[in-house]
Amino acid sequence: MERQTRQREAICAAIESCDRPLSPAELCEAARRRLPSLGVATVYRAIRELVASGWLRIVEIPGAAARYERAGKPHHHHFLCRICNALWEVSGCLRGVDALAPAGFVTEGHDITLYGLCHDCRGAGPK
Amino acid sequence: MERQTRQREAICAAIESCDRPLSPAELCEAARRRLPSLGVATVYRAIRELVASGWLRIVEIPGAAARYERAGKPHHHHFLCRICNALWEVSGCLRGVDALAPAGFVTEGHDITLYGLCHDCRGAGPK
DNA sequence: ATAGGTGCAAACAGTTTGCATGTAT
DNA sequence: ATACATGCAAACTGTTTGCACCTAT
Repeated sequence: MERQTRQREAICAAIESCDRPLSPAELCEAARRRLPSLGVATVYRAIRELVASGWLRIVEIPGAAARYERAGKPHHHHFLCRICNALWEVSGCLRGVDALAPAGFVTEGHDITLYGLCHDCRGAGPK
Repeated sequence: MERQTRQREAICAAIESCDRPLSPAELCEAARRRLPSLGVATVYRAIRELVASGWLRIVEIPGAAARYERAGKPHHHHFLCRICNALWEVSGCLRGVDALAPAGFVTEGHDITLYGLCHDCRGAGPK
C-alpha cells in the first residue's frame, strides 16, 4: 500500500461510506460505482493489503461469504438477519466464553454470531 | 437414499467412527480407506441426502469449510484448531447469549466458535 | 428388468497469480 | 526513470452436474 491510486481511493471510500461490513463482491460493486474499470483482482489485492496493514478487519460468518469492516472497533460480535441478510453489530460479549474449551486446549479467540430477525424485518414477511 | 450401497455404507461408517465433525474432504479420505474407488461427487451427493433426511447436521464455521456431524446431539459448540484445522466438539453453552442482540431484534439461534490450539497441537510447532 | 446410484470429467464460482502495460512518485 | 500497481486472462480450489455405465432391488 505504498502508492495512492484512483482504485485504492475508490475502494477505501466505498468501505468508509458504508455502515455495514461488505463482502468482496459487494465491495467491488460499490467501488465500481466510483471507478467502473476497476478489476476484481485489484479489489482482492487491496483487501489483502488493507487487512495486513491493520486498516481493515475480516468478519467471518458461518455459512456466508466473509465480509470486511474498518478495523479498530472494540470487541464485538454480529447478528445476521435471516430475512434481509444484513449483518448488524452486536456490542458486548459474555464472560467465560473462552473457558468453554475442553481441558488441555489453548483458546486464542472466539466468534459469536446470532441469527434471527432484525428490527426492520421483525413482523414483516420475507422481503 | 433409497438403496443400500457399498459407498453409502463406507460414508456413514466413516462418520460414525469419528468423534468430531468432518469436512467433505476429510470424509472422502476417511471413506476411501474403506472403499478406495469412491468418487468425490458421490460423497457430496451423499452428504446432501443425509442432511436432507435429518441424519447429518451441517456445522458451519467462520472462515473454514463446513463440517458435518451426526444430527441429534444436544446443543453444543465447536473449537477449531489453528494448527491442524481439526474441529472439536465443545459441550455446553453460556446463559445470556441470545440476549446480546440489540433491542427489538428476535434471536432464533446462535453459533459460538472457539479458536486456538487443540490438545494434540498445544506445545507442538506447526505440523 | 429397471430405476436409482456411481465414477469420471467437464462445468462452475470464488479467489489468486503471471505478465505486459500503465502510472505515481 | 523506475518501481509499484493495474487489468486481463489463465490457474487453482472446492463443489456441482451431465452422462454412460453399473447394481441393488
